[in-house]
Amino acid sequence: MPRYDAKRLEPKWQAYWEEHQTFATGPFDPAKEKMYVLDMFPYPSGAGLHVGHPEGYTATDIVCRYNRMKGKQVLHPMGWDAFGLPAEEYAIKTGTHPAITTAKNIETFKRQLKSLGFSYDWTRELATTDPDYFRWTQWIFLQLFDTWYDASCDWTGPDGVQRIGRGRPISELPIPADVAANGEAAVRRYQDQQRLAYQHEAPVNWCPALGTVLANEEVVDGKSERGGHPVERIPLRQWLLRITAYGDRLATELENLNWPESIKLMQRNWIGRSEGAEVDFYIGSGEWTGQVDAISSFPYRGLFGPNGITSAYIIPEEAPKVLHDFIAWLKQNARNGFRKEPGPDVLRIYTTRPDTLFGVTYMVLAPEHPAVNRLTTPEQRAAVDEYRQQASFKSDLDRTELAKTKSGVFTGGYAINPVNGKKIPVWIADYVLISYGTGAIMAVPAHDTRDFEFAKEYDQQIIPVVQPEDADEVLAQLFQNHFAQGCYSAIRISPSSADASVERLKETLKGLPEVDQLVEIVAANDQGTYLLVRRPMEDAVAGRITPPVRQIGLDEAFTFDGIAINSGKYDGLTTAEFKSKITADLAASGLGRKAVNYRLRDWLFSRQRYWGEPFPLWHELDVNGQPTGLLRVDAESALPIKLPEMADFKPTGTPEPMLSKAPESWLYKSAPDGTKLKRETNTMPQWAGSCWYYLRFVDNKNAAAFTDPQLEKQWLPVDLYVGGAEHAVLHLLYSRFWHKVLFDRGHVHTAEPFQRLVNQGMILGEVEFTGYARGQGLGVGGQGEPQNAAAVADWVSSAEVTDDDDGNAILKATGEKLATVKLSPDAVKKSGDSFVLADRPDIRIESRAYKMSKSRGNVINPDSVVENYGADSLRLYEMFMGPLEQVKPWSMQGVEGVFRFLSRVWRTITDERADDVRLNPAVQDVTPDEPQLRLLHKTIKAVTYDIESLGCNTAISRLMEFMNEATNWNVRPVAILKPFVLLLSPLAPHLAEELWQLLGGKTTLAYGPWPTFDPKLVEDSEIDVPIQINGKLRAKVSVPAKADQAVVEAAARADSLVASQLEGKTVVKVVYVPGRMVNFVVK
RNA sequence: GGCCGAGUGGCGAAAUAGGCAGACGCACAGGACUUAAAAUCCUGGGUUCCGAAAGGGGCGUGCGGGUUCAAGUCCCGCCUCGGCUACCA
Repeated sequence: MPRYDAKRLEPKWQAYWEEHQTFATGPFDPAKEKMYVLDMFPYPSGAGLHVGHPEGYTATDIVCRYNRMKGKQVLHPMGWDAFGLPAEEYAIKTGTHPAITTAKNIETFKRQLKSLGFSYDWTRELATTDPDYFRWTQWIFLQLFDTWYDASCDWTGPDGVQRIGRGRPISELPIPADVAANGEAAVRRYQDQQRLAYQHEAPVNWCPALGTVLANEEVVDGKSERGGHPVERIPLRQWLLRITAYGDRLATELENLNWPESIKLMQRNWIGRSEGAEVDFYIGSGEWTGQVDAISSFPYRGLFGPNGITSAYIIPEEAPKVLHDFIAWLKQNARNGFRKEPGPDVLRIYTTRPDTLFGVTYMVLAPEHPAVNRLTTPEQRAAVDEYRQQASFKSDLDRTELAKTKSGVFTGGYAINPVNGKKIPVWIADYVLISYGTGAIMAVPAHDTRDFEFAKEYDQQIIPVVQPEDADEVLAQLFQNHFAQGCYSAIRISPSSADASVERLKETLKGLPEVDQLVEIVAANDQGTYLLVRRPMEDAVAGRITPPVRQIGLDEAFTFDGIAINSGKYDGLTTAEFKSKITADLAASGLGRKAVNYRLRDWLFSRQRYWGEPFPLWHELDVNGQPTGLLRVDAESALPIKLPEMADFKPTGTPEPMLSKAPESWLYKSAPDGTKLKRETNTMPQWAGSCWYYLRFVDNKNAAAFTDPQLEKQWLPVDLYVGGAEHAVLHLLYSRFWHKVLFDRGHVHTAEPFQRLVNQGMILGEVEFTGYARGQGLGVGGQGEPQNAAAVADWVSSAEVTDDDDGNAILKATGEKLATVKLSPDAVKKSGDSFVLADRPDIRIESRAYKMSKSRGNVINPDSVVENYGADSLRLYEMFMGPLEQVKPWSMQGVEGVFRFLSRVWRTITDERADDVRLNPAVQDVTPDEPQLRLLHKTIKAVTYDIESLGCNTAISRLMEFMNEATNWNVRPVAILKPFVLLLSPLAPHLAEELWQLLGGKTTLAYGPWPTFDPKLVEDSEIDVPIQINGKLRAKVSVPAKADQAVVEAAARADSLVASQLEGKTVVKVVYVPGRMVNFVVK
């Protein structure tokens, strides 16, 4: 009695496919359409495959099988991202070489993947740890090392797209004459600074527990992404990749990719391109800081006055020396333009809001900023030093935790605002980061949230310079009423401000230079409190009070665009106009320029671990064995540079790389010219190998090149790439970066590697139910109720009950245990947004699915699913759960459901009562009748559409609907069942192959052909048309499919119910959508 | 705090271009087969009201408005949940 036996079928067909090399990609055939379908290759962890892996893998497998049957040539490879920390951690614990652990894990993964029947071309398998593979990873690194980014290069790539900016060979880098004059070593040093792979001493994320430095992307909340160990910031010489050079192209070239918009957006945010301006604030030469206190204010007014940069408003004999210097500086800038590098006499800031320059009330430097020393006055020295000391010890975690209150210290020094000559105090604070922009900011508390918080904390002045465009009519009216009496401004304070804040604002206003004397409350309504302010007459004369109204929020900064106020001749401009105007003015006077900044940092590319690719680099040593800072590269022929054998895998415990413990023979050599060389001892991060693996799959055996150029042209780009969204900004950005470098250097022909990207959603554990017994009379001590957790347990028999910290009884049961504790749906009742026990409304039941995790014990092992139900059931279930992109909880009962469906398919086609596997007697070679044909063709149409759009869940329900019908047929025509089996085959390939064979198939069905449908058979001849009256469904009438409005309307009116509803009413209008519905609009 | 996404039966979900809400599956209930169980097959169901029943009416896609002959779908305003991000000037 052969029942559906997946355990028999599946190994049989897996062996068949392997033996016949069914899925090996043949030689490329230019006549056929190609399709490159890629899964994100897994890291082969010791835990083995997780049910999350087969989700994406099944989806791509279905796409591949479908397209093979459609006659396309499909490339569908699999490999292993095998370098990485866990294998090394294991080596530290047990002494087992990471290579051994890795090989073992790969074996497990491969066995598991094969047991699921994926149609990978295993001849293309690769692991990033193979010397044949990482040889080319090292080779690509050398390409990066050999490349500089020419930002002004205007060129057209092989894809026909014109671009500005290109990676070019370092040999083409122009050497400035003064560098060349200093000899060969100077030239080499200059080149080294320009390469895409370069060394840099910088504060890095050092993780003592892991014994390594981590990339920004690998640090989450001040802890390591892997393991959650604390991370400190220490300065260290590191290798960096200049990904920022490609920031623009990485952002703009996302445009034409068929990727989820959310991922594109995440990448754009990560790159974080912002446009703004750099502006120089004058801080003077040496004696400046000493003299500053003597200057209370400058008689200098307005740089951009009617005469341009002049001293028109300055009375030189009244000005101290520093003012003369400042004026000289202004004139010099006007002559020479904006300097490339800021000199020691200026503080260069970056801002996206140059329109708020008139609202600057203080400046902030990052604690590490080089100008801090110069600006610090003797009185402030101790405080500044202490603050800097603290900041340097702070890990990112500390900085995050302290983010709630801003901290900072006054340096004692001042700068001069170039637009209005105001004296601006300079502070240091760790909310300003040395690594972004220029490491210095101008603070505009009125219009920046962070500056606002800081200003509140340290009592800095707040000057509003932007007001909302839609100024209240109330305020406009107020101004109208009072303007005649003098020069007034009205100010609105948001209603949530406390009285104390209003008082404080009044005080602040009185302190402002542009407020004359009068400050009073003139009105208050639910929009806020209105203050009327009288301003100096000269402001009015100068036409400076153009807009009648302005708003100050004492509670918050106004960060939006609006209309300029308090900004001299710029008053009245919109934010956008202001920005472009002042940027141009600054540029013209040499005080600033347009600038672009990126949130993206250069990619920290070195790790101090063992299990990674060694760098193909050497450091030159001098006669004393000390590094000279000059580098040599390995010849291509010397690659791969393999890892040395090590006596032990213990980290050095210092930031010194593991490989510094390597044998001398590996570490040192002499160059042919006699120079002593020491190997670079860092290794590459795990991302390196995954950056280009899709290129190697195309030609994984090539010993002469990373991939054959011809094959690369034929197969790339990847047409469909499926993987988890967790790689949205790491792997996917790094990979695109490398690809673009290879593109610029002429090694690949497309600018982007992955044309279409789909993210699979996470699979959560089974839904868990938790009951909370609480409220009156329950919990501990209630009257006539369970007195404690044990009593509740007794009451709901066999539920697992614990007490939580608050003394509430918590009862827990998993989905399956639910029935045993009698929490059937009848026992549970909806109450508001949650559920309660039906007869005990005081016991709340909550259901929730959690991430699968070892600690929660809700991990589903795919092996056990295959063991109990078979691979086809696992595949089918994972696809049937819901849309691929969605997060969804696992359900073992759901697996059972699809297993039942497959069993039903088996029973419908085979004879379960026979002793051997044979066709069901109902399956006969007869001519199908019309309803059967119609059902088949509708199913073909629907399933084809669904698979094309990756909607496997609905494809499966179509097949189920088909089966529900087909099982009822007494005679089941072979001509109907064969196409059905083909439709099923991408989803459940093992069962389909077996049935195909039974139905007379001679070879595998893997190459189809995919069934096509007859449009005539898809359309019904007779259809039910819903009849609505005033948009409400009242009846359905059956009419011929092609019936015109008159016929359908007549049929509708003939319906007794419709007729009775229309009785005595006027039909105003009849809406008829052919074949879909009729709507009578009546009065 | 910022950005993105999602809210539809007891549950996973479907509804392809604004046109029959709840396909398909799970769970549940009733029945058939069986000594019994498992397996299998059949039947049922959003909710509520009227009715003995057949049948019929009302209400229903997070909440409140709007557009439309017609809204799960489009627009405006909220609420809740999830993801990403977090001093990026």
